[in-house]
Amino acid sequence: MLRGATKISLDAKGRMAIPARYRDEINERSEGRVVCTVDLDYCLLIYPQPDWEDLERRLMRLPGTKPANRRLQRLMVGHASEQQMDGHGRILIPRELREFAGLDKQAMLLGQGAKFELWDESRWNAKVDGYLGEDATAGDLPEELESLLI
Amino acid sequence: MLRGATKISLDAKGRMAIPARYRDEINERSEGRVVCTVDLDYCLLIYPQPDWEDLERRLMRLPGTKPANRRLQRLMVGHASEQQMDGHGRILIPRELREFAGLDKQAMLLGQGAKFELWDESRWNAKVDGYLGEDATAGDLPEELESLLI
DNA sequence: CGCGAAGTGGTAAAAAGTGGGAGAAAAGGG
DNA sequence: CCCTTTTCTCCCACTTTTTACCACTTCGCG
Repeated sequence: MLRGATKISLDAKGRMAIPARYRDEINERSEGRVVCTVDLDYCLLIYPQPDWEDLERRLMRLPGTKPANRRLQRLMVGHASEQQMDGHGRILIPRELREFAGLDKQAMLLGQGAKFELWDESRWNAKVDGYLGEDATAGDLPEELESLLI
Repeated sequence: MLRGATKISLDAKGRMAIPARYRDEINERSEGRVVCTVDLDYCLLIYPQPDWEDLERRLMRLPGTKPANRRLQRLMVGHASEQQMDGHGRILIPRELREFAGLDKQAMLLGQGAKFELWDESRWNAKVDGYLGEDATAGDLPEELESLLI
């Protein structure tokens, strides 16, 4: 289970070092292979390769005649890029994906269960500000959430 | 399984280099032969030759009496053009198809399972903006999609 | 304070992408 | 029917990008 936030930097070639504490898990799960693609919120998603394969299979089985399905197929499968960690635990984020997510040097990597999210740092900060600016007090949460916050 | 986005350019003769990472797969599948045709949203589709043959056979079996069938038969089969990769992994996009898709120099190639989609770059960017401008939060997705995004 | 691990940046060789040219085939006009 | 002009195709050469490898710095822990 991937969790936690790490501030990381991309080098001039667009490489990103996976924080060391995740590497063993990724190596076990997929021998260092991950798949990077886009999310609907202008960030990137990074999946261990088998988890991605599974999601992709289910995505491409959906009928492409429905616009909502096509949108996801084009965005997610259309941007998916397989990468292999190098000897130093780094992966390359392809130029097309860096441009999509507005990634420059400073980024934030979030563990999210089966996957990571990778955000441009300033976009992430803006997102957090937005989240906290909303009426975020527990009293306004839907009941299903409230009952779950113990 | 074809996946991923690549920014590519067409040269003055209308040739396009298939990104190297796909070439082995195409050579294995069809000895470098692909079929290029049109899609209903103003982009081009590129199939490994056997996959196209299969699709074409099924398309032409549909009764041509129904207008919806005839439309697809005329557009897709009517524009299909077989091409062979040259020694440098390039294929020629015929003038008629370039004009159909508004292709000039800069283009975007998307892997989409069994096929590629080839977009004029600015049309693709506009499409992405449209896709992300829609109510793109996960909460608004159809349930069948939501359950699949892990 | 020293050692090891992790992060960062650079270099060089190889591969991929790009452009151009010559010859062949096709089209069009006299 | 033949000659001219254009288009197409195949091949070669150059430039750029990619990728694998190496070296140095920084950080954390003992």
